[in-house]
Amino acid sequence: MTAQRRLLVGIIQDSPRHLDAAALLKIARKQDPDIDRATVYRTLALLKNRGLIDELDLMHIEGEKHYYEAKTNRDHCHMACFRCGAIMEYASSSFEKLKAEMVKQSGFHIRVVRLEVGGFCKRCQKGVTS
Amino acid sequence: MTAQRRLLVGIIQDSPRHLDAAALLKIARKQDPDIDRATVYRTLALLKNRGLIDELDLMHIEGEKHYYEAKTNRDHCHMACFRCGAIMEYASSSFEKLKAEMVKQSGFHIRVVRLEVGGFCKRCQKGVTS
DNA sequence: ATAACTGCAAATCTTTTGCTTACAG
DNA sequence: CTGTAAGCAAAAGATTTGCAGTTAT
Repeated sequence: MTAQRRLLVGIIQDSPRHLDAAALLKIARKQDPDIDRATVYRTLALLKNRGLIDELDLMHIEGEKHYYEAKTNRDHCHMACFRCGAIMEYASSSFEKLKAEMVKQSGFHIRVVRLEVGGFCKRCQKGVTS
Repeated sequence: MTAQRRLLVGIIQDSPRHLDAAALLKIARKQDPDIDRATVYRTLALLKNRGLIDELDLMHIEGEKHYYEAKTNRDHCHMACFRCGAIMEYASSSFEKLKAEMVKQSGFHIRVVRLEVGGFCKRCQKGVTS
């Protein structure tokens, strides 16, 4: 693994929020001003294929870009608030059960799971028509 | 609702497979050769906002485009095979339970749910290394 | 009239690719 | 050596937008 890739991985792991490619590039450039967009995208593709990161859309709340996060031991759902833009995560044994059931009933071999929810968070529900 | 919109809605409802904007446009043009790409996108946005259709990514198995399907009474998961490209749907009471649990525990008001799974279907698993 | 819808062309945004040079095993 | 990685610039693909003309209420 090259220094640039280590840098990118480190940034993704340390980030408290989900980063898109552009944000990741911007942060990376503080450490290595010469790093290129293409390197970021190539590294993201590589990490994704190796199963080290997950790719998210976050319900396209903010354009068509993708967001990334380091793979966690437990799959979790992302809930995106259409009003305030907050992203909440949710993991539960029910989710694990559902996955197990899917595998059992369909024989599908799961490699990646993405469960995303769009709606309104608790705080934003007041005054929301629908 | 205009004639063009009705046409587009009809195509989405009748399609056995998930259509992307380009495919939808192509089909629509058989009936109305003058319909424009922009109209398709504008209509899709409108239908999505009204909750009449769901937008899917199908794990980006085939590029970054989006796919659409008429909203069904029951939310379901899409499983996409990385090898053969097959898309399988999966609905179950466990999924409903999970959603109910999420609502209860987080107070989030769910408007849209998207559960997508990538991996290998039963038939494609033979000979797959990882 | 007034507001919503459409076609057209151009623009925008994100992501990918070809090519050449630089580096690592 | 030989393969992989990186920078750069250009391309590609999907979606959006401004504007002017059209249709519907």
